[in-house]
Formats: sequence, structure tokens, C-alpha cells
Amino acid sequence: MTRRDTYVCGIDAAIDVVGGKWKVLILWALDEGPLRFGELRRGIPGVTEKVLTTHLRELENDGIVSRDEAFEGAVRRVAYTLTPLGVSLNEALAPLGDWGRKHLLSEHHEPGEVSPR
Amino acid sequence: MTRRDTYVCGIDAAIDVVGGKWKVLILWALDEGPLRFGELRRGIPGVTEKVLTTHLRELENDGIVSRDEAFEGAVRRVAYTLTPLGVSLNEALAPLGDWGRKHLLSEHHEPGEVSPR
DNA sequence: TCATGCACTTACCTTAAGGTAACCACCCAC
DNA sequence: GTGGGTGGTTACCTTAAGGTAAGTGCATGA
Repeated sequence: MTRRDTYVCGIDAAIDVVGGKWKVLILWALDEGPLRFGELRRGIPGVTEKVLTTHLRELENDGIVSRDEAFEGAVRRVAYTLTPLGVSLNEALAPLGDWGRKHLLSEHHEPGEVSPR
Repeated sequence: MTRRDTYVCGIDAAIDVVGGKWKVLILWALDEGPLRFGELRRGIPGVTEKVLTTHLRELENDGIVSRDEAFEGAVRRVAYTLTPLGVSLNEALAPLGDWGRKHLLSEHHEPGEVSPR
């Protein structure tokens, strides 16, 4: 998605932040709590390492996630966490998620099925 | 934006519907009431006729807008209107629009300025 | 008669997003 | 010493979204 230079309203700016192919899935995953790179990769089937890193870098630049590097002894542990801004973004996305689940996914629902977010 | 074959949650499905470059602007414009093709084109500076038609066709296929063709005498009048589903989508987008306006556009606000949606 | 408006369609082109696959350095366990 | 796990980087390629510009048919107005 090409970054727009000027935004005419709040939504197209927000869509720009959140419009990458895997970004909402990353935000969704991080909503449960911090995750490490490998956990994110395994938690989002289909995403490649390259795209995951670029998406994470962009979300970091936009202030949505923070990247926290630490060493246990000499082993790298990189954790990604939602910033307060990211948390507020996820809250703002919730109604859209409800809408999509209700109107776009409803035909896939089985009675006993665990409902997706 | 490439249509995904399976969605893992409601939001990525919704983003798919709404993720075209000009789609939220179209939805925003139609929120005030039905508009004709030329009115939409003039109301969304920068969009080309080709992209506007493809976006409108996709929104129509997704059940978000309805296309109503009528003839006044022999002159074509095509009006685009939000369907009830489209209205509900716009309502679900409102919090995201608020978020974007607050966190992404706030630095551009002048005291007396008309605030964008 | 010519231009203009309406609502498009068509052919062509550019660009950037995303995918593929290999490679990197470091560390640990077997 | 080799295989696997950590968290990536790099070069290359494909594809589809979007942009450019011209053309279309019909009607009205100057």
C-alpha cells in the first residue's frame, strides 16, 4: 500500500497504518501480550520472515509496537509489545472486527465452533 | 490488495473489503446520501474514472453500495447509495476514523480549522 | 456543427508490495 | 562437528493494484 502524502480524513490515515497484508493479524496476536519473533511467525501461518520483519519495523516506526531486545546470558530474546497507542488502535479496530465477523464470516460458523475474533 | 482465500478473523476480512486505496473515501462521501458518478469523482480529488468504477463495482459485489440506473427522458442518471450493510460498515469504521484523526492528523490542526471527519 | 457533460471502457504502463530462497552470526545440545 | 533454535538480512522475482490517456455512445446547449 503506497503511503499517501496527504490524508483527507482520519480513516484513510488509519487504513494506511493498518493496511499491510498481515498487520491486523500481528496486532491481534500481540493483543494477548508480548510475543517474540518466532512466536509471532508461528502464530501467523503463512507470513514469511522477511514480510514479518518489514511489517514489524513499520509498526514500530508508527509507534504501534515496541521492540525490546534482551539477552539471557548470551542468547537474544526479542519481544514485541503493543504500545499504549497500539492498544488504543486495537480498541478502535474492534467494531470493524465485529462487523467483519458478523457479515463476512457468518456463513462459516458451525454451531459448536469456537468463534474467531 | 490481493483477495485472501481464507480469513482467520473478522478484521482481515473487513480490511479486504475496505482496503482499496479510495474505498473509505467513497464510503465517507456516500454517508451523506446518494451521489452520482460525476459527483463522486469531483468529490474525491485525485481518483481517476477507471479506478472509481472498479472500486464501485467491487463495493457493489460486496453488497456495500447499490447502483441505481435511471433515465430522465433519455439521459442516464446513475446514483450510488449505501446499502444497509454499507451503513453498518461506516458505523463500524467510525471509531477507527476517530483514532486516526486524533493520533495521526492532530499535528495539522489549526485552532479555527474545520476538523475533518 | 462543434463542444460539453454523462458514465463509463479499453489498452497500455509503472511501481511497490509481497513472495522465494538462500545466507548470516550466535548459541546450545547431542 | 553438526543439527537445530534464536532473529534476522539479502538478492531476486512475480503480480496485481493503481495510473495515463485515449476512445465510446448518447444527449443537450451554444
